Amino acid sequence: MDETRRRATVHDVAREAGVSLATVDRVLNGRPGVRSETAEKVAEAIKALDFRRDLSASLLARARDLGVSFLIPDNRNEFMLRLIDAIERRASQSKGERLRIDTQRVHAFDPAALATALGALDPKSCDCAVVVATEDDVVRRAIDQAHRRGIAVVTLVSDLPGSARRHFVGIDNHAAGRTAASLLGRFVRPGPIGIIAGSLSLADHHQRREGFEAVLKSEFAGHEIVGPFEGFDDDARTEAAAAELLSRPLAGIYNLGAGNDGLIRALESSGQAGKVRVVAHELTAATRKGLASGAIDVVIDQNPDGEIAAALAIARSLALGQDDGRLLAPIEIGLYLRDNLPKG
Amino acid sequence: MDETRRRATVHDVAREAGVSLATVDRVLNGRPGVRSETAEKVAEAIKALDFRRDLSASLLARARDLGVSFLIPDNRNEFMLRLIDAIERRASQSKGERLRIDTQRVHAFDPAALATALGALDPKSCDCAVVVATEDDVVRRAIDQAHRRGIAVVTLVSDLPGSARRHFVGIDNHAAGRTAASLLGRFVRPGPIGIIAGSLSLADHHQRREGFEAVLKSEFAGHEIVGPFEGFDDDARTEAAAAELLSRPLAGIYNLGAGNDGLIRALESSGQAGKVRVVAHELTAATRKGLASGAIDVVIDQNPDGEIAAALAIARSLALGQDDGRLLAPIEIGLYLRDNLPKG
DNA sequence: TAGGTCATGAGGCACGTACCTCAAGACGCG
DNA sequence: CGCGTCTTGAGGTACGTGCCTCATGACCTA
Repeated sequence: MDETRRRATVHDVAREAGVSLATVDRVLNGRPGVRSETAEKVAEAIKALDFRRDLSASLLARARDLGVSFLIPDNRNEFMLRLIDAIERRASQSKGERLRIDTQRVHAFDPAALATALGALDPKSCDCAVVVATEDDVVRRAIDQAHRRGIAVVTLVSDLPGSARRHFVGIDNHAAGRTAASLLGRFVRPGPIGIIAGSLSLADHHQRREGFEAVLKSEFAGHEIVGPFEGFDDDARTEAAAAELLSRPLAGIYNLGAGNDGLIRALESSGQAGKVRVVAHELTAATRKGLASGAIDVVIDQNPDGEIAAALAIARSLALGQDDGRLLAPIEIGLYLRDNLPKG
Repeated sequence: MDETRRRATVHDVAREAGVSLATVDRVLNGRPGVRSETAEKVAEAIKALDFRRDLSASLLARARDLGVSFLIPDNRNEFMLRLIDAIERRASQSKGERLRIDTQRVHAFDPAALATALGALDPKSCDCAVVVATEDDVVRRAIDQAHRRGIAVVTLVSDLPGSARRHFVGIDNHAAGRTAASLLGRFVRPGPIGIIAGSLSLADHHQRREGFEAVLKSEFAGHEIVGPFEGFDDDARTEAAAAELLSRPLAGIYNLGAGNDGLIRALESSGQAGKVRVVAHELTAATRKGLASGAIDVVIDQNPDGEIAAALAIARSLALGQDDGRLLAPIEIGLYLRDNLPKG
């Protein structure tokens, strides 16, 4: 109740540590020219006073805004477009928050291109890079080097463990697959269920499939899995895969990749729309249409807006040297039926 | 690309409007002593330059932090406890963000108590009040008066249209009910489905029931609705209601209120746990237990953390005189199965 | 005309941090 | 000894806004 004690400032820290303001500043901002012994004293004073740098003052004082660069794959994936949208919404919203957001499209599935883009970032203007990582050692090394140059790196959507990335922002794809199985298992009576993936060499798709098969086998025995077929996140090829599946009796379909326009076409032209239970991924124009018509029953979504917001919050923390990622709520898996669609 | 033009400041506005800094300040902060004609000039300059007050500087300059008071009902409802938790988490997290969060418990279902609490808020230390509103004209008037005294009011969880509340933060309860029906309709073959409500006189419970019945009747004909029974958000009474329902053949249950511990007990003692499909509300210890054991299939959640975050974001906007609620993402309805439970 | 109120301008201090310069002292080394 | 390098201190300005005081007119009214 009696919150009379004001928050500690750098002045208090200097006094407590018995050093000058300049030295505290050097420690706080990682500038050179401080003996480790002295730095230790400052660190102790900071802990003793529970000092936390004032965000408002800090952002005000730094001449330039906080620079965050997003490196997003340039394929025409519906989901990537939603990510870009989310970034732009936040960018326009954050004019007053001393954030300078910068988006670059990088050639998709091209580790060398991503590494080059990372290397081209200038630490003078970029405090934090948010990247959709590709599994490759070239990328891993580029992240490590960016980190050494003073650019904090955060992975988005797909992670890259073993690199110097400071955080990962994204959903648990294994859980997403389990959830799909849990729903389809309850929706349909025992029978064949088809799986369509984008590409089985993508880490997230692989994880979804694993989770799906694990739950279906352990909890809904009697359901037979057909596939997975690969649709390569492409409408035409997904349509072909779905048509192939639908040529035989089928109780349900789980499309864990993109290409949902094709899936819906296959469902409609086979006359099975609304009869076969369907779970798909990502809220897009295509899946919204499918939900509305009844062709798709449930959409599993990873909430790009939430991911971007989380990435920016982390970027801010990292730039100010307070790595408090644990405080951040994890990205939750969104489930949408026709009845709880957000207006977006 | 060439973002060379820096953001406009109050100085720029003053120059553009041909007035002094002091006058711009008077307009911006609603201080008296400005002819409406002059205020108009300033407003035009603000629009012409797309000026937005710098949040960091603004928070820094005001001696006191932004004061937000939460007025939360004091009943032992699981959900209210989660709300309190969420507020406290945010409060400790926001030490560095110039926020002073203050929570008061108000006697539940007591309009007079809520009105008194609103009247007792001091505009000197409280910029924004966030209240779980009770439907009553006494409350409506108290909100209007708080607004006149310079305290912005935001309603949380349950709204109060017709009052001077600036925003409502919460989910669409009608959609929540529709979603429950959409799930249960797919889960079970046509048969009797029981409804348990907290109290039918609560606006949100009423809306959930309406949405549920509408969808079940229009899309899943053949399902018969039994009830609603009232459980008064109480474990014992909910258990009794559920036991009564389970004494006859039943395909599913929708509990749109609290008291889920009682519901689970009734399911278990009747031997129907895992056989009857169950949809309940709010992620709590009770519903998590039910999900884990299989007694509950799906939990519909309104995400208290998200609601608190949204309320605070709105409070900040309102306090700075920029009512940009449209930029805010709506509170989404969360759906949880055993398989996509957040760690929380 | 004197006294009053009102609208506006001018200027300054404060908030807490970032970042800069200059100087002083410590220490090592040839 | 004199030189260079490293560490530290002292002090300043700047960021953009909030809030305060004081002065200067303009205008109204008795």
